[in-house]
Amino acid sequence: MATKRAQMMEETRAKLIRAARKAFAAKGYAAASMDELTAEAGLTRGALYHNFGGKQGLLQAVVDQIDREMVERMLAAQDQAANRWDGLLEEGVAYIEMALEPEVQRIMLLDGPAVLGDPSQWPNQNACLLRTTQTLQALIDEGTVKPVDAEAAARLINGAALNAALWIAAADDPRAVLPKAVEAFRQLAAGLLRAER
Amino acid sequence: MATKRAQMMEETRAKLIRAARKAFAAKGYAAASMDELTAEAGLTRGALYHNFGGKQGLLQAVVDQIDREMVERMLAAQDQAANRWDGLLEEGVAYIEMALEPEVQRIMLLDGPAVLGDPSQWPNQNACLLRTTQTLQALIDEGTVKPVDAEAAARLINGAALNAALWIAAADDPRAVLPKAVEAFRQLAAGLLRAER
DNA sequence: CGCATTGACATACGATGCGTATGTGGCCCA
DNA sequence: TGGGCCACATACGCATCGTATGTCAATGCG
Repeated sequence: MATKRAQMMEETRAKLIRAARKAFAAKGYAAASMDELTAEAGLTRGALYHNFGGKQGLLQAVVDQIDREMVERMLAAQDQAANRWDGLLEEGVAYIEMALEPEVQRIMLLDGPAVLGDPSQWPNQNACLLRTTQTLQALIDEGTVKPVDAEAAARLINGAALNAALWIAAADDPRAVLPKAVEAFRQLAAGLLRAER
Repeated sequence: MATKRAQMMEETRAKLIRAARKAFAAKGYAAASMDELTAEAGLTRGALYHNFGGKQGLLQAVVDQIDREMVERMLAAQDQAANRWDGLLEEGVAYIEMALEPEVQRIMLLDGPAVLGDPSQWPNQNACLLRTTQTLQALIDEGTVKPVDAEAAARLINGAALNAALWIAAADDPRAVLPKAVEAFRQLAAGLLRAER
């Protein structure tokens, strides 16, 4: 079994990450105070610097955690699609829907890139994007999709979905624009298909 | 003629904006010191707070200025295209190329949204995006493009181009991936066309 | 089983940087 | 030409981050 100290350590990290997700999502990275954040978790800044090295390190940990959750949900969305192409579309739609959550939007789409730099450079290697790339490559191999560069296409698809989500989230009536965005997304993605269907 | 004081005022604003563009692009918004910034312009923070209200106000002014320049270049790109559809593509390509400049990338794509919020909410009303929407609407009206929501499509297109640019800029060899991104962009955009060409 | 050591976290300190309140010198108009 | 006003400089307080130091409990060894 894991030693008692290691258990406490993990619990501490979890508490900090939990508080950080809430604070970063609510106030944004810059405006979030480390003192308040750690106090909320029943700790002090000492624990923070010991476990994560600093404010950026904590953000990094939060980003990694959310990224893992996003991949999980994208996998689930893809699994319940009839074929691989629909799976790709469902991935995109799932991505759009996830980006509606303030936590994802603020942390992953706004502050994350601004503080940590381009997502593709993140240590976690942007698992989310990697998944889309792999799916696309498979579609190209099986002849469903035109022979374009898989990574390039994946990035464009992701970018399109991302902006769709940002748009929806900022709209007066998100529920109203969501179908419009999804429809436009499907049309756009169809451009990658090899032949008319 | 404009009074002398007004002239000096404009000159001061211009000097501050110039210094801000350099500092924000080089260090990022958060790391840019207002003291250094204003000193670089031969002024102090007093001038800053008088003219722009604060750090955010200065960023806003910088963003507006760059946004105007981007629209100008997109117009130029569109004008030298054979038809309206190619004009749209050229706009996209121009957008991608502009996003390769560190200034645009850092200020407009990373720090801008993070600090000022979603671009579509900016006072300047995101002239850049507005242009694409208008072009798309015209293409829909003339029957070239499928009858999708113009704004939705414009946002997706822009988002795709944006991410393409971010990818290119972060790549080890930007010159090598640029053509791949442009090609994928063209393929993707083709999904909006009404019929096969 | 008890003590020295390690390490997780708290506390204390210094530095930096933003925003605001107050001061001042030069331009405009009577 | 002199007083008011305005653009900008100076001075201050406050918040926050990072680091250096302290402390107490868990661990492992004799």
